[in-house]
Amino acid sequence: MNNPQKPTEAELEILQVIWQHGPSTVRFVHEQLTQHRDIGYTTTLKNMQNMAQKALLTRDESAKSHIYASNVPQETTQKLLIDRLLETAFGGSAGRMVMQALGHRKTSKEELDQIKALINKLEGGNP
Amino acid sequence: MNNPQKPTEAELEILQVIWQHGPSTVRFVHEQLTQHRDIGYTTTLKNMQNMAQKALLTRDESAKSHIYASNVPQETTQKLLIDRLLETAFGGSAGRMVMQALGHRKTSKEELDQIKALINKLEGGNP
DNA sequence: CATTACCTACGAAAAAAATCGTAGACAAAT
DNA sequence: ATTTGTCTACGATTTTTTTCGTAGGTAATG
Repeated sequence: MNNPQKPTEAELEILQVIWQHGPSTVRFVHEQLTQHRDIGYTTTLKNMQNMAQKALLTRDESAKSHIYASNVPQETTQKLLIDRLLETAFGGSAGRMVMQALGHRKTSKEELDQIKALINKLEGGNP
Repeated sequence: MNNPQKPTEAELEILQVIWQHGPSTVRFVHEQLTQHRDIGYTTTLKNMQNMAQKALLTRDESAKSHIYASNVPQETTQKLLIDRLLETAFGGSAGRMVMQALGHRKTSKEELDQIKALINKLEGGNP
């Protein structure tokens, strides 16, 4: 029954803020968003209302300013998006995608080591 | 002057086919697409015409059936999309994205080894 | 108590993306 | 020669996504 809902780009921006800062008011989310681009307050409001509608967010109406919380796990959503990108742009090959992602970008040694460890685990223990 | 053009989802599907099979007719691309989902021929045609318009594709009109070729490098486009996903869903961390991509998915040992090799190179030679 | 400030609700418009129908051209098949 | 099949061109429609304007309410300010 868990129908995975695909968030749009604008919705993702909002989720991003909430994932990062926890349950938030429209005002707060909007202030974060307007640091990147220029949109009206009611736009953010409407989007978040829609997301509550779609059950991407829940909201607490007890206070005057409603407080919205994420209703979709960050991991699940990320996986969904990766899957989509994998299909549409990489023909399904996670390997090629990872190579691309790592290749042209600075990633910290810690993260690289973490990935290496993961790979070793995936390969069945033997480094 | 190289203005990176953002392909839509439908356009990506088409690019995917052309990247994989090389320059193609509308008919061929359409046949590939309809293996996944159900759309009309003129839809594919229109999309490819639009893409030629936007310079995502070039076309050779010398034959009756025009032949479309990609005008954007696969790598560049993939990078563009990864960057976007990285920003919108992973807060910019390539490492976390890669972990996600590898974690819940089967990837061949060959690819994993390739990635490990890349990481070693990135880390500066010493495994 | 009047004015200002800040909210939500809601509908509607604008913009972007995707889909399709119809028409005309041309060649192959009958 | 007529029919049939396959193209492209092009406009229009539909669907999805994003954006905003307006109205109504409640709290805070003076």
